[in-house]
Amino acid sequence: MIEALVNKLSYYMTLSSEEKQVLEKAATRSVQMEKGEIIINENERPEHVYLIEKGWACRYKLLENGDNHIMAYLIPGDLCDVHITILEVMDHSIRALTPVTLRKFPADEMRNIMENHHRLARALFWSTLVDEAVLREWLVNMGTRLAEPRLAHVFCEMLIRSRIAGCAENESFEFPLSQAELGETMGLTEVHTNRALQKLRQKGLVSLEKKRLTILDWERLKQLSQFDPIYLHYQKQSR
Amino acid sequence: MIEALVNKLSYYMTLSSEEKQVLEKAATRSVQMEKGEIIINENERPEHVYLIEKGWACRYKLLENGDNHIMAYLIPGDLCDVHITILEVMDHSIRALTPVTLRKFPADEMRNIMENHHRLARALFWSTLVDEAVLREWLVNMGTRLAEPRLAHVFCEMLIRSRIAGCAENESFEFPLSQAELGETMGLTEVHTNRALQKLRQKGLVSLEKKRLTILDWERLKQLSQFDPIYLHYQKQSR
DNA sequence: ACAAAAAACTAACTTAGGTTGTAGTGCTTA
DNA sequence: TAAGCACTACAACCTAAGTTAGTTTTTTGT
Repeated sequence: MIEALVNKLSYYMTLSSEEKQVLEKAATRSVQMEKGEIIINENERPEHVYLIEKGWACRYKLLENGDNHIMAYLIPGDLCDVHITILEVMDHSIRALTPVTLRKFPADEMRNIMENHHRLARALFWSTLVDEAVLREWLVNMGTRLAEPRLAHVFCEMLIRSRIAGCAENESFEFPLSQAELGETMGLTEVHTNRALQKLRQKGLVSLEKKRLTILDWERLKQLSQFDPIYLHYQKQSR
Repeated sequence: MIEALVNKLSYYMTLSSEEKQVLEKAATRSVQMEKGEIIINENERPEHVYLIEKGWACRYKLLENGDNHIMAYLIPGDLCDVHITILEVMDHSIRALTPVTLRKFPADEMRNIMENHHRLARALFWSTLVDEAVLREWLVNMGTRLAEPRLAHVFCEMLIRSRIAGCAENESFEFPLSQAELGETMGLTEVHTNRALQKLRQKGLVSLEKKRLTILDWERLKQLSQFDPIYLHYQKQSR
């Protein structure tokens, strides 16, 4: 099922059951990938748009000096590169952070949706614009916040996004990253990421154990990180 | 004239003179704006797509605590938000960094181009995907590089982009930012930005005076910053 | 051509974050 | 049931970047 995607898109528009069918039929069967496996590699030209059904993946760039930077998390309901056919090659890679279940939309199916299903096309487009907004917010997060509020901001965002995908229970959700991976996304070392996490724990703002994150004090966490969810654009449109 | 835009798009596809006409006619007359003026404000819903003809502008976010972060530079040939009609409100603002000449494309004209001029639509789409790739690269730049190579990377990128827009003469181009503004884009203070700039000068890599930047040693600058222009996707397509 | 205001530059000192190293705590898998 | 490995935790020390507070230079407006 493409449930997480439908969940997410429903924050933008309500899809008819016919539209859901179109999506369902356009995708291949589920494919499994293992933790650490590369889903799309830099310089490649992908033939499919991938949908994450289960698990987490990430966009990342590996630099010559060995530095590795994570630029985005992909969680259930997220799509990789809806508009792959426009650019010749990928300028970064995507890999599984956990075991992942994927479905693939062949480029032709995608083109068909874009041309013959305007509402769906619009909804998918919306999701890519939100991805871009998230990217901007991450840039601001790195550019303006110290380690502790920076980490807090990541936690706030991922709670909301997990909820939107239907993967959260109240204040609690799967957060399957190692501290090293967290550091790679925030431009911090593993050690300093740990220091920041300890502080958030000491203050009683979050609990993170066995890959499950619980937000213990949403208001204070939000305030500490100056989190403002506007950039996620998930308010149901008023039109 | 929409010259800088046509210049830029020509790196993706050669436009027919008819297609150039379509663009030319779709836009309003040139509008002037002063340095510091806000072109689009957060929370607004813009009615037009703006094209920068002359001068520099930036996307930025102003945080509650007064921090200000620049997330993108817009130079001649760059468009602001081709797909404005999809999202309800802007999650950031755009302002002029210098006196700027703009042209506006009304949303309806844009829609017309998207629906009836597929090649143009594709080319405009390409330009937004490149903008996104630049954003990702900036994230990596902030996350992985120290001040000096980080600044060097900004210089490398802007030389190439200025060339693509037709605004550079060999190794030299207009670079109208104050050091404070440069710092705001790299997540550094004015003071530290100055330190980094001094080093690049001492090493004989760049010269920056009277708002004009000259790259004195491209190879070393490129190497220092590990600049790899792939992400600008400007190689003429092989198809 | 001049004064006023920005912007650029410099230095001294503080702090956030990086580095290295070590120890402990689970998980696997054999 | 132990060996091995990935991850977490934490301490000591080091360095890049922030802060504050100046001075000098360049731009701008009249």
